[in-house]
Amino acid sequence: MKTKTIEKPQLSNIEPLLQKSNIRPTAMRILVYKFLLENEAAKALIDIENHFAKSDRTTLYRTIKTFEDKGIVHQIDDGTGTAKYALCEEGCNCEIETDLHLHFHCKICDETICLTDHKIPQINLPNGFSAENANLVIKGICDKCSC
Amino acid sequence: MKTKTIEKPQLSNIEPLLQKSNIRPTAMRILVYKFLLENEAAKALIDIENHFAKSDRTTLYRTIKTFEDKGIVHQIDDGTGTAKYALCEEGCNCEIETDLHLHFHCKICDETICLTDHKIPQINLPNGFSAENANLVIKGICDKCSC
DNA sequence: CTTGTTAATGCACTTCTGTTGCACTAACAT
DNA sequence: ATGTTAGTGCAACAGAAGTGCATTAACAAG
Repeated sequence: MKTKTIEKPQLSNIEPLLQKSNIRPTAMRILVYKFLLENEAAKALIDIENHFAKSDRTTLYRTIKTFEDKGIVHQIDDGTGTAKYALCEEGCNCEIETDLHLHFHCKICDETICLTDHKIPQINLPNGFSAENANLVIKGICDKCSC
Repeated sequence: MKTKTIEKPQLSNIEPLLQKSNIRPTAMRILVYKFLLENEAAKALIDIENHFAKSDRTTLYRTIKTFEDKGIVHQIDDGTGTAKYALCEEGCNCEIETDLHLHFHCKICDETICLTDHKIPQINLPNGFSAENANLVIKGICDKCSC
């Protein structure tokens, strides 16, 4: 399978990367960013809380909100009822709602991943309807669980 | 635009219709069914609660759950965070997860409707991924709000 | 028509996620 | 070094979803 090689930021580069997006690189923020970077799957707030058991729920909540506001993280609604978050790839335009990549939710491992290279196809709507944004979640079994 | 005429059940036919699906036609259930039938848009539990202010939340909650279990109502996750419910059309196979129609959420009137005639197009997934279900919500402005 | 069983209803309570107010503390520029 | 701004932690709240249990209604069998 031919997969596009995506240049992931190096762990050591997190600090300037945050600064580039006008986010003060506090210790907590660097750790949360690192956590998201190390995980392919999108994470829910509760996952981040569990990983940083010592930290306060609110801080993590606001950290993610900051990341989202500054456009380096996007929220995913995968139908499980709890919001997931994933780092935006380079050049992601999710903040202007035109980056219509789709998401895959595996019913075995219960993880949600971005299929960044797969865009949502054009949909013909009935007369009078105008689309501005779209959310497509495919559910099934992921590559890791299908052997 | 050429719209398919859908035969909606008559209000007077609700009782036998529920019985056909092995649902005891209690007064409450008939009213809830009628409410869903009279609304084009999918309704959240809170909408049903507000409409039947005299009734208990739990009863309405379990009524909808029953409808869902018996396959006459399907749940819609439109990204607003609260689940919406809509009657299944005749021949809807949502319970076996193959009825992949899409949903439209209007950001003006905040209503969600089923676009029953619009199916989700085939998506090519990466190797190793198998799809079983899909959920596509388009957000924008609906016909009623776009004048 | 009565009776017994099963299902539906209503109330109270709990859980989970998301969110805000406020005091305290750390970061950074001057 | 110091003052302002931003980040953190605690508590509390809000909304939706779900459960336990006692009461009541529905319905089939006698």
